[in-house]
Amino acid sequence: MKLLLLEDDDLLAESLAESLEDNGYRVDPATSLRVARSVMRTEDYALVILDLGLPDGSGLDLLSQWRKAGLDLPVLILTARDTWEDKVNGLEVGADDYLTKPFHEAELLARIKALLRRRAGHVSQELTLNGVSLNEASQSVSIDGGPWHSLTGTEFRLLRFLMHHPDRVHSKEKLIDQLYALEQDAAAPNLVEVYIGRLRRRLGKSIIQTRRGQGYVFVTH
Amino acid sequence: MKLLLLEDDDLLAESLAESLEDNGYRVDPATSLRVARSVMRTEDYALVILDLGLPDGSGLDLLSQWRKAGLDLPVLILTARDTWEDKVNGLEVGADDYLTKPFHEAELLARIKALLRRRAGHVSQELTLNGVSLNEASQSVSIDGGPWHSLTGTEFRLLRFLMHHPDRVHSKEKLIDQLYALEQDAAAPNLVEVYIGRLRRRLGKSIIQTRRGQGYVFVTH
DNA sequence: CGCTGAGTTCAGCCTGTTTTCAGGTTTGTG
DNA sequence: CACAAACCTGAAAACAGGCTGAACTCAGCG
Repeated sequence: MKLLLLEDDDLLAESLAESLEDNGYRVDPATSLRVARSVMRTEDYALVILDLGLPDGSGLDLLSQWRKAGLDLPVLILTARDTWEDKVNGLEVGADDYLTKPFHEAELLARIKALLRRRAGHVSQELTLNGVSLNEASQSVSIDGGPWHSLTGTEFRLLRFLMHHPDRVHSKEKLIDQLYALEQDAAAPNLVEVYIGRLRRRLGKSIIQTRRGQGYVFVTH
Repeated sequence: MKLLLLEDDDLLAESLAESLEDNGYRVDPATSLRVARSVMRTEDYALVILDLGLPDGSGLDLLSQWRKAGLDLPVLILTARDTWEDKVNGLEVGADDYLTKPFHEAELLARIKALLRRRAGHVSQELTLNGVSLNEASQSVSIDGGPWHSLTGTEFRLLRFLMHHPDRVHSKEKLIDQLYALEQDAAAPNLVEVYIGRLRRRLGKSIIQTRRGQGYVFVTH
């Protein structure tokens, strides 16, 4: 179980890391948004502990970007500011829990445990809709119980998003946003057309419909 | 569904307008109180997004004038100042919601949706009237529980407007206005006839009635 | 270093939507 | 009833947007 600890106060970070590791978690420490962003791209964490007051920007922005990108791992916010506004903001942006400094390590541990437990109950590895089965772990699809076909990363993310929000029209811009939220320069909308085309080659033409001028829908009815 | 966006930062206004239009709203931008006042006299908006820091005065004054005049359409205030005082002031003067910059577009969209829903008294994304169900997310209709039929952008916007204001006669000019916001070259009134015709083909003849010389009504009884 | 596969861009073709238009039909009025 | 105004409608032009094959980059790998 790997956690990402985003905290720029070295002293606090070290002490927290130690106590977390004592409790059986592996901890990667990061001290800036920049590092956090880059490390999140390659590593696979079970939970993020996020300090709001970071040298290069607000942790809230980072969190909101992650949420937009469809990243749904638990985030626990840690902050010195305990005003009502911050709290509400953090939770609205998509934090799962909120702890204000100073706090007791035991409390932090308890909350982390609770978050991980809650999450475990929710995880489903396979999503089937309209005969299309999507497997998270292997990043592959199967049509009507047929053989599994593995997808490339982008194909998979696009299909996963569409399947998690079926029967809704999603504009190309929104989809690009979902696929690339964490990157700086936005990709061309045409990319979506290309990937939709590839998915259709796999799933058959009719499952993802085009709404000309509006976007795309994964239809179930 | 037409919104008035009162924001003098061109860059922000443009980006907001784009994302709002992506979400199916028509947006009229205005950059000063003067323009807003004049445009409000003639146009019919479902909601106003109001920036407080405008070149020719405070948006709060405008809002308070509107409220005094009995205007009760939803107003969402957008502002850089996030002091508690401003917030209270805005809400006391009669704003329905308050968002401080910087904010995330998704949050703005969510709040707009909530305000419009609250106003219309709708709880869900689906509006059913007289056997006609209109689904926002999939931009489609179903008649008497039958199969869903997707609409083109213009068909959808027209039907949505009629269904949100049923049992009222809407002139062709007004409908054109709703469909095309303030775009310079107004479309011919005949366009409305064409689209009404297409909708009738889908919904059946009798649901949208013609009031010769006056306009069209979506009738519920 | 070449091979491979993923990601991306692009141009040209293709298709659906919007808009216009002309001719037919309905409706209200004197 | 005759007439004009208003409306309806099918067809087609104009337009915008989507699709697709091909080419290019780039990273990882033998």
